[in-house]
Amino acid sequence: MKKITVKKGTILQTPNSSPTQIYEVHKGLLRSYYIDQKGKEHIFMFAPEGWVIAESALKEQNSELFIDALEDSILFVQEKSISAITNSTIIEHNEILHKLIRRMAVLQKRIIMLMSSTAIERYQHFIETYPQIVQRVPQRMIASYLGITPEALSKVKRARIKKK
Amino acid sequence: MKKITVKKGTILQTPNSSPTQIYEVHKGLLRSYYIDQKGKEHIFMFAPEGWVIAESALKEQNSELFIDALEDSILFVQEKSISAITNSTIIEHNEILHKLIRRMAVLQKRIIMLMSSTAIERYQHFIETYPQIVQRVPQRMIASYLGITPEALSKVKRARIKKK
DNA sequence: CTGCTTTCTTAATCTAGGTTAATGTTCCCT
DNA sequence: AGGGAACATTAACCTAGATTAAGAAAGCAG
Repeated sequence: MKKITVKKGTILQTPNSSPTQIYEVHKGLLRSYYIDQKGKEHIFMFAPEGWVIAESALKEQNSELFIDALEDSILFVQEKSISAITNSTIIEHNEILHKLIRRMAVLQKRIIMLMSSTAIERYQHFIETYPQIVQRVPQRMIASYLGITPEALSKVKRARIKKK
Repeated sequence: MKKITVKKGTILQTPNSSPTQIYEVHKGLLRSYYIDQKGKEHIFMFAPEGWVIAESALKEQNSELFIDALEDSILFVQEKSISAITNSTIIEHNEILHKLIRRMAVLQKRIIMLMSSTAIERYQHFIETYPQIVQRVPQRMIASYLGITPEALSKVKRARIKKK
């Protein structure tokens, strides 16, 4: 588990590589994203200080996400290796399991929101849940995370302000 | 880990309960779903033979999903307990981790599809990925899983047939 | 077999959000 | 500091899918 420093814009993972690394953000901000057939970018997750980011795949499978740095960052890099897990204690195992289950709960919530909520509701939820991130990334990236266009996000924000 | 038999329609979990159980389907078909504020039902996942279904949450948190049986089913019920994990071997741990990571990969794919694909593409992907399920559940449930209305699914199917 | 309920399809209309394009704003970079 | 690029907003128009409504088909209990 080594510590590395990366400049804003550094790409840490590209699609079709073997996703062997797990990045823990000590300082800065990372994101993972997907580029679809039409060349459109969809942000899968943001990872600010204290978060862990990695492809949700075994290292034998191929990645489909990019991971890059949105700010100059300091990271702890960990290998996704079975042996690393084998060497750790039972308590550490349970910590890893807990983290995974918590991450799955986030993904579950995201799916539910994408299926049942409007853009306005998703934006509301996002700014309440991740206020630290809202300040640090361009609007178009928030739109991309919410699954809408930047133009639609502008509309949503205007509508929200009017209501107040 | 006990074996139980349930009739079609049996509800195994409701929202706001503590999600302490994990169900492994030996025979039959389960699903988990969510009911939104407007009373609309959204299917989160189907679990046919060999699959495991559970709320993606720690047992300390509250559930937000229903789990019920779509067919008469035989299930293995397992407690989500820390001690059960502690007693298992390292190899079993790694199996659990692998299963969780594989499940996360499925959730990741689902999010990407919800964000970047049209209803037609999602339907296409669904029937290719889960042909066994298509035969066994009503169309309206497939629509619910895809995040569209049954009417829209009818339209999609008609469009697809014409193209052939 | 028969009536009742659930499901499926079609069609007409509506709407959230996409697309395109133009204009203004902010951010870098040298 | 100044100029080019990335970002944000607005507006006009378009489209995928929602909504509503009604009829057809299929499932199932008695």
